[in-house]
Amino acid sequence: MNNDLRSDCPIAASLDVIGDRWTLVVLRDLLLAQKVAFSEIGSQEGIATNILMDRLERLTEAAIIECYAHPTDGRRRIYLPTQRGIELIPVLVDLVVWGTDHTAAKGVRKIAKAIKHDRDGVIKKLAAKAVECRAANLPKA
Amino acid sequence: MNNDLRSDCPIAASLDVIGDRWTLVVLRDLLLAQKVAFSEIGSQEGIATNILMDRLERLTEAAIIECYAHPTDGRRRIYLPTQRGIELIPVLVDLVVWGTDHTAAKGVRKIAKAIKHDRDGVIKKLAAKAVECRAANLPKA
DNA sequence: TGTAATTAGTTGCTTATTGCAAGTGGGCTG
DNA sequence: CAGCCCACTTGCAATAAGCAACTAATTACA
Repeated sequence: MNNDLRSDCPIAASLDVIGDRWTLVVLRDLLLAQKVAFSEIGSQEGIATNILMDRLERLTEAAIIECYAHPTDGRRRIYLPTQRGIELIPVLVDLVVWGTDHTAAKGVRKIAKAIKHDRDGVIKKLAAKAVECRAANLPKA
Repeated sequence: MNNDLRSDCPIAASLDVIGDRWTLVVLRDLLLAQKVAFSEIGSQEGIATNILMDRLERLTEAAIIECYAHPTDGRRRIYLPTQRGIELIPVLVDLVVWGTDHTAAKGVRKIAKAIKHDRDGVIKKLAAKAVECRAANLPKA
């Protein structure tokens, strides 16, 4: 882990890793939508492939995700979140609520409502799903 | 509220407002550290004044903060979070926890621990403090 | 009252990042 | 084996970040 921080503040340090317009969109697809393929990630927003590549590399370097070869199709690669990535689910969940309340994007209003009603339960469920997805796609050792 | 969104996803829409390396650092100072003056905000990380100015303008435009004249010192201005800004406290709080656990920044380890122990209580307390700070600094109508 | 110090904000310039579009190359598929 | 897929790569123009010096208004103090 590098030690050239802007300050000793964990918020600033976190933003050095995930603080941009795309990283959390990528993680949303990996963590909440169980997308694993390059071509699926960020496709909803039309992310440029070079930006996507850059973010996947940075996230891999930060041990937030990992990259594997597809078991049968040699063209494909599989991107999976690590435990460190899974622990970012709370941040994503909060952004769903804030974004639903304070921006024009209302795409998952029901989910926002569910989060408000039982945040811990929703996070637990999402984390379990992410762990399961990871296990299902991880190449057998 | 503008309607040219990247997608209907509230996460993506939120990131269009607060998704960069500096915005949440600015909000951290306004929301959690009760800083109100231009020269205090982001000073810990040495933010450039033009970047700070830009972020304060964007946040004001997004109605996340408001800008007032200082009651006695004509040189100063006061920046205060709105309710919309206060509702971002949960995001900051989650970043404190994640950043403390997964980056080299350990500046507020005790607070991270307190959040893990009683997240809702900590958020409630911080929000109350922010509301109080706002009321104390708001020019009397 | 005049001079220096504060505070907020601006400008000019350089470097880094983003976004778009087109291209490459290994690997499947019919 | 021809063509398509999928994951990348490259080149280039536009945008944003970062640095440092500068302005303008106000205040504090000798």
